[in-house]
Amino acid sequence: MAGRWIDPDSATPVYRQVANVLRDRITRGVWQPDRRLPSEPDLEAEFEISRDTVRRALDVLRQEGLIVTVKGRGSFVRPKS
Amino acid sequence: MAGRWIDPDSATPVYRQVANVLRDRITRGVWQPDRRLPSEPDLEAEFEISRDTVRRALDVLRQEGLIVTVKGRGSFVRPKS
DNA sequence: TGGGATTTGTTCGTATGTATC
DNA sequence: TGATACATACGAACAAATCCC
Repeated sequence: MAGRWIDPDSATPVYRQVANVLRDRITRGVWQPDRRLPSEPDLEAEFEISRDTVRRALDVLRQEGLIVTVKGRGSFVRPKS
Repeated sequence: MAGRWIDPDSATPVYRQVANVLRDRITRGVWQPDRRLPSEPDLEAEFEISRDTVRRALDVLRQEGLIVTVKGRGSFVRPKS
């Protein structure tokens, strides 16, 4: 298993599926601007995936400009600014 | 493309071509003993190849005793000892 | 002030699946 | 068939920034 939303057998890579779920939470406002995302270990636990895959998913959102990440602090929903 | 030195259409496999380039840097002293090589991601970027191919190239040099690799640290030009 | 815990960053190790030649 | 090459995924070790008591 890999969490409620993930299908490991899908043609869509797991990291993209995870990115989709997280993106949804941001665009729907579940996670407001400036809010800290769950830590990488927390996301590993929630989706039952490895850190590698978590980080790939976060990479996608970072590329899209939806989040910003700070070493030692965490990832945050990008403020409107 | 696959970097300045690599010809993907050559009869010589890409990983061997890369190994040749790296070996040259070592034997010519561009990279001195004990010096850390560029990381695998860096080599992926430089030669525009996958990690798999980078690692095959490094395998060749390791077999030849030209480098040693340490988990979590990197690969190093083998010291004279 | 110090030190441990938390968190992200970097790096190599291993395995699997797909595609191509 | 086997060798090559890429992408994905999980593990593990080490490093650095931050946080907290």
